Amino acid sequence: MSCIKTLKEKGLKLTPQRRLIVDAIHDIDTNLTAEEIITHVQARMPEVHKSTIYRTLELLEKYGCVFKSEVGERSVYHHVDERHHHHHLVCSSCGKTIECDEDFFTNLEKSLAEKYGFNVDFKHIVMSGLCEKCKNKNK
Amino acid sequence: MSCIKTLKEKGLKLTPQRRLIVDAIHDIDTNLTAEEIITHVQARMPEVHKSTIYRTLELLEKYGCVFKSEVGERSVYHHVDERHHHHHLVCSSCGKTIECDEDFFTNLEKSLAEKYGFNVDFKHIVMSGLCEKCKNKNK
DNA sequence: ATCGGTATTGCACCTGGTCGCAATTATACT
DNA sequence: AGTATAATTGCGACCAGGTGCAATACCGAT
Ligand SMILES: [Mn+2]
Ligand SMILES: [Mn+2]
Ligand SMILES: [Zn+2]
Ligand SMILES: [Zn+2]
Repeated sequence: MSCIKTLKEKGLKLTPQRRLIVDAIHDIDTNLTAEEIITHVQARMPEVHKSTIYRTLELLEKYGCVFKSEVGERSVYHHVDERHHHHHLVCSSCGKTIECDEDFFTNLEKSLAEKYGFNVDFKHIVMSGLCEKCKNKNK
Repeated sequence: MSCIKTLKEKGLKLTPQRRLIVDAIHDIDTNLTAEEIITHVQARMPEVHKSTIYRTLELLEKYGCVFKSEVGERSVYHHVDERHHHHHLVCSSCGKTIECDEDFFTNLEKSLAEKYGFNVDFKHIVMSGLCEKCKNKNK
């Protein structure tokens, strides 16, 4: 429930719309599409406009309560306080999703920082490719 | 000009619209937004519809003539036969772009394949983060 | 409990991109 | 050159997501 606390601390108003959006992110499990959030919210308060929802999600991202990742065209939102940070491998053929530990990226991050002085911002990445089954299926 | 050859080989029709799109990808430099391509094409043939352009781009991507990367919301298209493959580091603060050798990713690819049996599809990635200057600027 | 100022909302409209469909056209065959 | 036909095009409607603005509501001060 730290989302609510964060909003308060930042001096932002606690509207019923915002409470519902925060609820959605807590209630439903991880990796929500914007559409799922909109459905959840409008089920209990139908007049809430999608623009309100997108704006709130943007806010929550800005204050570190939520990650936003692009999966293909769509966006996926992801509540932040989880057991541990992770990324996702999504099979472009069958859609299967594998959780991938973020440790795999620490080397890469380090070498990009060394070579280019660049600090990459790897937060909850979604990578596409082929899972084991699909890889073998196609000969 | 291998794009044209590829289209022919695949038994696809060589329409004037398609020629113009291929021209755009060759004429203007690398990393084109869809908008730039549309402008280029419609400057010489105004009636070409955006849907035609998106469909052709999709085709060219499918047959390996062009890479498509997502930069934030927008898509960027990238002609394939370059000196060498690369990725990009884009500074989220000043917009600077650094070309990054794809070798940095081979370890990661290998370990993801070993651990998860998953073949990631890393083609011309665009990663955001902070460049050296901007990193230091913010204290 | 009321009040005022500011943050937030809903709305209407916009943009990039996708899709189904009927009209058009590139190509292969005669 | 003329024709058949499957591929391609332009169009319009549509989708996710974002924005400016006037109306509203939260919240702290009285
Ligand atoms: Mn996740
Ligand atoms: Mn490039
Ligand atoms: Zn799969
Ligand atoms: Zn920078």
